[in-house]
Amino acid sequence: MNDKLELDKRKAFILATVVYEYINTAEPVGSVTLTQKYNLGVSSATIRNEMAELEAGGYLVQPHTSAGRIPSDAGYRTYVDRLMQPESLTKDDSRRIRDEFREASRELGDVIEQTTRLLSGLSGNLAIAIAPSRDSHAFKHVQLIWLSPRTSLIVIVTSGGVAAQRVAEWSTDVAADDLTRLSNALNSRFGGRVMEDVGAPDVDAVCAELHVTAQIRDAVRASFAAAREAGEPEIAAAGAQNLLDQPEFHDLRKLRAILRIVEEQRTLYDLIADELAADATGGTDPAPHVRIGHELRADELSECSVVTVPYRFGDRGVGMLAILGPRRMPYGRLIALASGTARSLGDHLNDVEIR
Amino acid sequence: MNDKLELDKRKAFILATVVYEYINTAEPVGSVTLTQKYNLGVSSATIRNEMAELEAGGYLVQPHTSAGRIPSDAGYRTYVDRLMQPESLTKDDSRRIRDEFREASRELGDVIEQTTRLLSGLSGNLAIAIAPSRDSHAFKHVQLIWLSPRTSLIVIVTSGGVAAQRVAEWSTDVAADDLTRLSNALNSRFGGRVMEDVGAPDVDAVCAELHVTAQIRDAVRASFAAAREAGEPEIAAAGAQNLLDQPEFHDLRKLRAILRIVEEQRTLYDLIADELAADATGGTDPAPHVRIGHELRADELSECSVVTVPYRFGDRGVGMLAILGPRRMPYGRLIALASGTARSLGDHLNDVEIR
DNA sequence: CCTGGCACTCCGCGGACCCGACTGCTAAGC
DNA sequence: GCTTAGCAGTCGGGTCCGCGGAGTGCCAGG
Repeated sequence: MNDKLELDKRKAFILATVVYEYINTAEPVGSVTLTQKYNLGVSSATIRNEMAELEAGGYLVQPHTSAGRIPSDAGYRTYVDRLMQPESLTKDDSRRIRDEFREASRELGDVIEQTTRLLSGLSGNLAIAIAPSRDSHAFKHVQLIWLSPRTSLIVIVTSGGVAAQRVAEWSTDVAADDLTRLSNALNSRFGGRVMEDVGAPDVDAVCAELHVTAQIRDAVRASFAAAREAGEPEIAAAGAQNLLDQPEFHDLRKLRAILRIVEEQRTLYDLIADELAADATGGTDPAPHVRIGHELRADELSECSVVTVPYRFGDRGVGMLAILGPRRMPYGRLIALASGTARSLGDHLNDVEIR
Repeated sequence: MNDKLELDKRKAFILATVVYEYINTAEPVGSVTLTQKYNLGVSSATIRNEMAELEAGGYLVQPHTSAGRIPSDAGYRTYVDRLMQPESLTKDDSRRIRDEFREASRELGDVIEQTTRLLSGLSGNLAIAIAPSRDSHAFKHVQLIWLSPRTSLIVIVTSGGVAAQRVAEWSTDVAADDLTRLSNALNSRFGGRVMEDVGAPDVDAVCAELHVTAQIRDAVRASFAAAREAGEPEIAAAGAQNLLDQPEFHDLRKLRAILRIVEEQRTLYDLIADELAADATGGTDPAPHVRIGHELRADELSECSVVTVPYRFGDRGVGMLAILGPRRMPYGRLIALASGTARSLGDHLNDVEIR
């Protein structure tokens, strides 16, 4: 593979057209097709020569001798990075997105799920969403509630909503007043902090001052840990059945691999998490990102591409939206869809955020 | 179809054997196979005659002339109802179930989800679980928590855990004391009731006594409504990729139909809900129930069967576990698995229930 | 009532075949 | 030197055919 092949204008156009045709038809595209459907001003023989060079350069491959060409990973990559013209949302799509979020739930898990359904419906592919990870939320309130002499409810509220709630059982009777006092102390101490800054030592300090039992201290500590830790990152996926329409998934083994990935949330999360980390740390504007075929570093997904977009929650972009589909996906449209949905999702979450 | 055909002993044995063979091999079974694999004491010609009569009686069908027989819906039905010998859990299975629940979550949604994963893994089919509907829970506690002068958190706890929590915003300042007084009044009034018996009028009465604002009254009323209503019944499904192993789902159209059903929770719920109603009202012991092929009243599922088992939560059996797979499923094993899992699930939920 | 035998049916599979869609190459033209 | 027409070659996919195997239904005889 000659990776220093410069693309002159005509080669670029041919490559772009091959990708475009293949995305639309799912058939390898040949030189004659190109001359017939596009006005190139040269004969098919010339195109053949050009295509042969593009293949030598690693941009195109032949599924077998005497077939047309299809794009390689590198071909798609150049298409996405340099040849494709960016699209914007159609009126219709943006209206549907707007309508959907207008009556969206206020509960994070539900919103995430609803968003994947929307995005899979619009994109005709598999949509995935990761909820903003909890640990960047601001502490709002903690309350120990007396239920019975030996049971209490511990609730922790953050800017993202109720982050932890658990029923605790005590081996000795506890007075409601003591619980209230502890709640007040914790609240005045932690008010205004972000959750990362509320650690076990802080909890211990407050508990020591008020001389609460070790049992209560441990329960409170555990509740804060639960509220703090990302725990199971909320993740949702929808639209697997869309993939059945794509000819590349008529092969049962590939299909099974995909389904397994979708059901194993862990794998699904890993697939997108690195992007998340990259975007969370980098100070750059959250932008759509495309990974193609082997760039995904998973054999089962070597014929897939993923479009990811972080979405902003407050002024920290920590959630992630993704579309998974065949490499042969309409990148322009999907990028626009994912970006638009991410923006609306972020706006919606900010609207329902606890102030 | 002669539906009054009585099955003599030999016909019964032949039918049972055909079903059994077909379940194991997925191949139409012929007369010679039967005589070879099972010691029948008669020749294949006799079997042929018997099978012809079983076909006339509607128990067997031929996929095409000159092929072996496969069971019809009625054939499976008689097998399940009268011919099959009930199985019990293997040591291995019950151990795995026990282990799974030992470290199961305490959160209802998570438990449900984990259970479907377990059951789909054990059964090699698609597993579905519906959480006990909320409205049979007992009221435990309500608390209005002061967050800021104009925002409060309302939490309602039932025997099933935190049933509703919402952040409310007020247009005028609210004192923490007022919230506490209201909480106390509501708690003393509603203590001991089941959630169905806590209606909007009850809330209104308490609010009127304490002269709280209409805004607060409405918010509390809405919270109770949210806690009371089944809302979106919690439902989970897992193991769709297991179905790919079954030859009957190699047909893409059937596969798509199934996947659509799994992703549309509404359909999935309807599929099982009638069983739930039947079992909740009837005072009989919760028992596994099998529906076969067209009994499911859904064309897409005409080649599927579903095993459903209600599970007890407290002394009301209102949740539901289900296994969906091809009609050609090992009924005995799956019934045992579903029952065993349902029992463990019920026990687990009772253990973590708030007392 | 059972059984061995026989003719028949139908599916699935492999092989042969052809057609169509490409390509690569070459030689000639601008 | 780039472009082009023409041509030979290659390969995949569809179709047709023929065959073997599995299984049935029926009949005649025990």
